[in-house]
Amino acid sequence: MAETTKKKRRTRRVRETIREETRAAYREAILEAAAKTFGRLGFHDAKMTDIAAEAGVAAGTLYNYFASKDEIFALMLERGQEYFVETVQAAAAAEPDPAQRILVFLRTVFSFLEQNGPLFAIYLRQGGLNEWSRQRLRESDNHHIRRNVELLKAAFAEAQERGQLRDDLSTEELRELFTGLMDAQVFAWVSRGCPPDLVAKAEVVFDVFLNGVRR
Amino acid sequence: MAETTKKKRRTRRVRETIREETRAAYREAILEAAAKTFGRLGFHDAKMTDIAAEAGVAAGTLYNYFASKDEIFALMLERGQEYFVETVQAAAAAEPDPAQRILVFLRTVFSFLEQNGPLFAIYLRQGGLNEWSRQRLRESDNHHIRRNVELLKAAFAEAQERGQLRDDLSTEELRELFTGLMDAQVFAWVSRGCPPDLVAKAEVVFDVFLNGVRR
Amino acid sequence: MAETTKKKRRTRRVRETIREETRAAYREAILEAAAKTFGRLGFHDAKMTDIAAEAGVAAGTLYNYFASKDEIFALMLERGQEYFVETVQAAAAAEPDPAQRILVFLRTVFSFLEQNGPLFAIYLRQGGLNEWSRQRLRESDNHHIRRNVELLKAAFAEAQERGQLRDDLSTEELRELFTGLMDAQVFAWVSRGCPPDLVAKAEVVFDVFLNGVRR
Amino acid sequence: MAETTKKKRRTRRVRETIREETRAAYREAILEAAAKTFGRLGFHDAKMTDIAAEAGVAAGTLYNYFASKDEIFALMLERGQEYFVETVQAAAAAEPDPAQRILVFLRTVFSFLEQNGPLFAIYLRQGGLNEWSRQRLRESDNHHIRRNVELLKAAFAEAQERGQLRDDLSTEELRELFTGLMDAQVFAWVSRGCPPDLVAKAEVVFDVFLNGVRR
DNA sequence: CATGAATGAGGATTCATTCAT
DNA sequence: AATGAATGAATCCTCATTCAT
Repeated sequence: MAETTKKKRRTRRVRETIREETRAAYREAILEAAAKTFGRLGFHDAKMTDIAAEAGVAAGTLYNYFASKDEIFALMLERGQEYFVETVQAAAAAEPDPAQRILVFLRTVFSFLEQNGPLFAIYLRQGGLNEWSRQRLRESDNHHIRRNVELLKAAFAEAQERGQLRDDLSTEELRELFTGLMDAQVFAWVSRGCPPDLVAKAEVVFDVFLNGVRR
Repeated sequence: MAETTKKKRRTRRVRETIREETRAAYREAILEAAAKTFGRLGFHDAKMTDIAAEAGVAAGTLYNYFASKDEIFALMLERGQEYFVETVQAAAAAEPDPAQRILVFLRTVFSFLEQNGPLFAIYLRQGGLNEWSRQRLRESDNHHIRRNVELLKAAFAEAQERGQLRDDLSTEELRELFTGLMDAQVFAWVSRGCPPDLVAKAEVVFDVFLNGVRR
Repeated sequence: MAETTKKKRRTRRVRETIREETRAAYREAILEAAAKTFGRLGFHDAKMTDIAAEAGVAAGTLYNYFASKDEIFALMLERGQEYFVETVQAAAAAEPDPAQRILVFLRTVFSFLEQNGPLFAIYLRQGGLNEWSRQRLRESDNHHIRRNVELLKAAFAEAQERGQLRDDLSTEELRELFTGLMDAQVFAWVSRGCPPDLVAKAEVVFDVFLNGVRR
Repeated sequence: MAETTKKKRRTRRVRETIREETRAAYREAILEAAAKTFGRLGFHDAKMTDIAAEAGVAAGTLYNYFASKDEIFALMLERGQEYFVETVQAAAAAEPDPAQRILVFLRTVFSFLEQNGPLFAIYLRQGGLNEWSRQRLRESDNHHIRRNVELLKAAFAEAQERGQLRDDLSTEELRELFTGLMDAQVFAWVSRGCPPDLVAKAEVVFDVFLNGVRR
């Protein structure tokens, strides 16, 4: 009897664990679908039905996992940013030479975008230019992106100390310039229809930037 | 009798001319209001009522001048781009030295934005990243912006000929790099809340760019 | 010119007055329709479409006059109560003899119900027995009904002073007893299908009550 | 072999009996939970999930015992009324003196309500005033309540024969008056928040009623 | 038979567009 | 031509019911 009870209990725990994992997988799948759909259509034109269809579930199911369209949007952004930042940090953070670190950063970003499609470009700029997007972003969303910002600024500071970069510009100013060069490539690439040539641009951007801001 | 008829006809023609002009003025005012409203709220969150209120008319009136919200959006973009491009061309096109022309271009763009507010930033990028915006833009919209693109490319080509710029990069690549640097400043400025310091950045961008791509 | 302007101004004011009145009439008509529909189907089963149909307008129109279904419900209750209380007060308040006042009260209530249909029975009891209804009622709603309560209690107190009623019961207790007798007739009448015989019951109720609580 | 088969058959029958009983117990528990939940929240705001939670089962389980929410509501009403009527009949039916019977009836009803909480007040009135509730009640639901009605009318008739009550009123009219007085106490008690003082009111109601309708 | 997630019909609400004044 | 209220299609969300495990 005790044996049986124990077994049952264990069984239940196992089942719950499985269910937990299934739930997590579902959430992931929905956020993935949301990313694709929002990326393709934007917030308003992406209907809950579209997201559900993309995820292969019924519209009502979305509400078993998330409270509202707004929540899905916010979490999808957060998730995407986290994944993006994680990938970039994993590749670049350990690089000892600051210039190399910047080059690796650039390559990783471009490679990531090439693989994950243009939809992730949305994470580069948090929501663009208008109040509309910002309303829908929670403050916390920025904190992932900020890690990339810090990585760059640290690299620039180090390079300045080593005398590799002009030091009449603040690290923030350098970052703005660098980001601009990088994003411009991304935007141009997106409007070319995302051909598989983005990574190849990394060298040029790196080259131009370093020339431009060399001491 | 014939006299009278002629007079009447002339009167009518005059009246029609006036009406034409009034109509044009109305259209302008509405597009102006639309620019402000779309710029502030984005396409979906800007309601027809908002635009009408901003223009000081009733919602129904908008439909006496335009067929739909989409048309207003498209024409407002076109109008804004035209104005923007006109301003920039007028300032920069006549400059004989290509480097100077680029610097003037940069200063004019920044000055224009500072004066017209962040809402015009929307014209820099034609609609951004997603289908959603592109759906709403007619092909023809690009043709204004293209004039600025051509101005830049011509300047770069000239500068290359004069040996002022490295020539292993195409003028299109140079333009992408340049636009990236410029846009990055704009985005950073917008997220700083559009303080009146954008024009001051023109020199730095110019400097970095020229260093970066010097032969 | 000044004449014309003045005329226009006056015209506008007149038009606005008319519009105000039209709006008020619409609001009335909608609340009237809401009363019928809610009375017939209850809060949840009365759909906005039903109310709109009853009022002879489209569903969307309701939202030009009221913010939500809940607001319509609340205001419809308030309006109904106000009308009901007003009618009763107008008839009974001036009656000098307390016993007569109670009789007139009773007759007026019954006559009102007979004319206005069973739907007004809802105002006798504010929402019934469960949290659900009470949630939807604003505190202020009670204040109309309270005027009727006060009228009754005053009459009972006066009758007690004159030695017409036993005085071992508080006026509140008397009111509860009286209201119970009255409501019971109403409920029975409603379940009989609202035949035109309610007013006739007034004498009996009055008689029984007075006998029951005679000193 | 025959022995074994018999045993098995018996075993199966026993098992089925147990299962039958288990099913019945489940049904009871669910109806009990439904009574609490409907009583607290009303039909629409009580969700199937709420009822299931109150019963300690999953939502799907409800459908192994009942066909729909409507059925649960109807059966819950019936069950509640049956229990209520049973209780009252058990206490009052045997009382020989009609006046005493009425007093005991009153005390039992009040005591029942005090113990079972306001949720049972719903059984006093079968669903209230609107189609909505009546739609959800099957005709048969009335038959329990009718037993109480009959008990009262019989008592009134007997009392009239004994010359204790005026006989210009039908027993139905007397019942309406009596029920009104009684219900009014209940409603007042419910709106006071169901304090434990209801039973104490029985004497007053009885007293007033008897005075009111004394021959 | 219990479970609880999936389903999708249904309803409140919004808002671009129409239209009577 | 201006107005602003009426319209109803479209959309988010709820929740009774179903069904695979």
